[in-house]
Formats: sequence, C-alpha cells, structure tokens
Amino acid sequence: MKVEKKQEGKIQKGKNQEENPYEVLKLKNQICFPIYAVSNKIVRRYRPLLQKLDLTYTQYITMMVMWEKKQVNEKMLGKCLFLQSNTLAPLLKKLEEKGYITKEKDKNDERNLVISITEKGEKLKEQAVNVPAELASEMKLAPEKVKMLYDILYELLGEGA
Amino acid sequence: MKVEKKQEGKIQKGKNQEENPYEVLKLKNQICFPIYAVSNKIVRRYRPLLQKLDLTYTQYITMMVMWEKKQVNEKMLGKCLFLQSNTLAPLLKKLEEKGYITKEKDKNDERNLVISITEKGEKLKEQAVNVPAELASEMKLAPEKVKMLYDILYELLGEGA
DNA sequence: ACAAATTAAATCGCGTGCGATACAATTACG
DNA sequence: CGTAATTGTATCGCACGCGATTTAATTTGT
Repeated sequence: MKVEKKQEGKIQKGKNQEENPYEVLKLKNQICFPIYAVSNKIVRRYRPLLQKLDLTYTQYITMMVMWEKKQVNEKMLGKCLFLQSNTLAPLLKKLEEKGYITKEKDKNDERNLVISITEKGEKLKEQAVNVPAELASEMKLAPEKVKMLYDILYELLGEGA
Repeated sequence: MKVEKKQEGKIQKGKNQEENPYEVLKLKNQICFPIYAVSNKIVRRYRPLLQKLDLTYTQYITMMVMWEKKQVNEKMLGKCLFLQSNTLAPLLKKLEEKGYITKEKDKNDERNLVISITEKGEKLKEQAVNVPAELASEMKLAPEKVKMLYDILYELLGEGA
C-alpha cells in the first residue's frame, strides 16, 4: 500500500499537482466550498415549502426547538442553533409578531429572555410535520450516507466554539 | 441482521420513536441543520483569516475561480459557485472597486459580462495560498472523512438545479 | 457592601443569498 | 422579415449572520 502524505484542505492530487502550491486554491480541492454550496441549496429548496407556513428556514429551525422544548431562554436557543443574539433577537421579534411565540423576562434573572410557544405555534407543528419528507423527496441520499454525513458534521460542529 | 425501514430525513430512531410522527421535527433528527450550522461556522472561521486580504468568504471563492481561469463570464462564474446574478452583480462591483477584477461586455454578445483578473488580483493569490492550511488547523478532519464528505456533498449538489 | 468584572440581550452596519422583476441583446420562428 | 420567446445581467426588497458595541442585570473579589 502506497502512502501519500496528505495536506489538510486538499482533496485529491497527483504527483505533478503536489508541486504546485496554488493547487489548494482551486475550488475543486476545497471541502468548505461544497458545504457552503449545499447549505445554500438546502435553504433555497426549503423556501417554497416553508412559505406555506409563513416561515423562513431560520425561523423553521427555531420553531423546531420550540416544538420540542415548549419553553427556552434565548441563550439556550442560541446554543441549540449555533446562533447568537444579534441573529436571534430580530428573528424572535418576527416570530412573536406572527403569534407563534411569546417573550418575557425571567423573574429570577432579568437578564434572561424566556421564550414560550403559543397555541398557534403548536398548531403549526401539524403543518410542518410533512416538510421533512417533502424536502427529502427533492434531495435524496442513501441512509448510510446520511449517517456518515451526520457524524462528520457533528464532529466539525463540536470542535472549538 | 435486523433490517429497519428508514424514512428519509430521519437519522436514528428506536421502536417507540417510530410511532411519533413529530420525531422528524426534532433538530437532532435532521441532516440539513448540521450542514447549515457547519456552513455558518466555516464562514465565521474564515472571516478573520480573509480580513487580511480584504475579502469576504464569497469574494474569496469568487477570486478562487478567477485565479484558476483568469477570465470568465458572469454566467460561468455563477455555474462554478452555484450563485446567480442577484448575488454576483453587487459582489463583482465590490471586487472591481478593490481593483482585483475588471468587467467588460463581450463584443460578440453584448449580453455577456466578461470578468478578468487584474495584476493586483493575481498578487493576492500569494497571500491567499496560506489560508486553506490556516483554516484546516482550526477545523481538522481525517483525510478519509474529508473524502467521504466531499463525495456526498457533490452528490447532493448534482441533484436537480 | 460596593466597585469591578461578567453575563445576557439588543442594536447597528455591512455583505450576502435569493425571489421577483426589469431590461437589453440575441435567437427562434411563422 | 418582424415579432415573440429566450438569454444574460442588473435592480429591488427582505431576511439573515455576525463583528462590534451598548445597556442592563448579576456575580465576584476584597
């Protein structure tokens, strides 16, 4: 078995390419780019499905947390979604305007914002339940690949902040 | 070997979970969410590295195409980056202002916008060449996982538009 | 106890992404 | 040959993401 030294960030290369330091700057040798491109594609594909629920993708994953937890503070929500106050604050304002959530200060620690799901928000879940399958029908992937992808992505999410 | 029927979009589930139709709406059962979260994380991590080059991530991948092709029309650029005119037009304007590219109409077909790299744009490549390794040092992934990830992502990018 | 440090949210500004639309150049076609 | 359809680009409006900063509440250290 021939072992080739691999440089991080590169994908595939032959001998002659090893000698060109600029090879790493080609899009096809980048792993970050397809992650970015697929992410964009996912959000694009979700849009028409979520429009029926009057949700954007970010609002949708926020509601996912709410459907599961019913009540959560903004800090915890940020942890779940890997987002911060500067993204969440305006988003939560919109979800409140739509009537899917309510916001109130934590009586025990007034710094904390407690977010609760409303009756209307709960109802939305019934419409949302079909969305994952609808999307999956547009972007199919073998179950074992889903699992590999999942494990690798969470490994990447785990590293550092 | 026990075979369980798998529903698209779900990740892992036991018997009791199979019966709850709302399980699919939990964040941890979604494959799209970690893609989205990792993509955000990547762009976040690139930012301080790219600031030295006066580039955003999207501008950086655009320059990658330019470093490789030297000259390209907007349509082709969009194909390479999976982006459209509504994203590229303002971005190209900024890259032109920074002096990294020039724009001109194609004489043979005036609808086409031909983008060319400048001397200054070429120079930038020398600073950029270290960026991939810098990022890789922050987000490490075993080479075989990089390859799996790469193949799966391009499979997803290939499907449909 | 009280000033300093820390923490949680909110706000601001900028740069995307993209659906919708507009517009101009080119091509297709009856 | 002239009009309709198509194609490539640009513009507009909205909703993110996020670095930087601000504000208010709480905790820490002496």
